Amino acid sequence: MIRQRTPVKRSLNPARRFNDPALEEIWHVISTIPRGKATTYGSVARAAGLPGRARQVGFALRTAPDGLNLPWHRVVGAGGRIVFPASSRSHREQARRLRAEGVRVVKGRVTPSAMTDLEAL
DNA sequence: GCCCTGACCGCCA
DNA sequence: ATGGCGGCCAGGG
Repeated sequence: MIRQRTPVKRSLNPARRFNDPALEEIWHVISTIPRGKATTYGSVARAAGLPGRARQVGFALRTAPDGLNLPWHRVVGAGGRIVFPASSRSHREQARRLRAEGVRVVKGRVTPSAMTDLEAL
């Protein structure tokens, strides 16, 4: 079959990603989120010394090298909300992974008791 | 440099 | 509960 030109955006040069201290820090913080818990993008940003830059956390997650095996599913939106569209593959996958570690997910939201503030660790 | 687009957030109608 | 909006900041065209 004919391979069409991919419409997918080219991501950042991997080599450069590894050299960005902010991204490294964000990835590190995410790696410390305990099993069975979930936290927010904003919390990760603060813990990484980047208050107010929740969006950058999203970017960091999106561009993270697979080899890091980050617990990406433990990062959710404010109020425990899974940010992916409810019908999406990613949404189901995230909910599945969370439940697999005992986190209750109701209507796309992580139960408050499972939420944790990284700064309190 | 300008403009649009986000795995965001919080406020407010 | 829900949608809109401004604020936020980094990438990419």
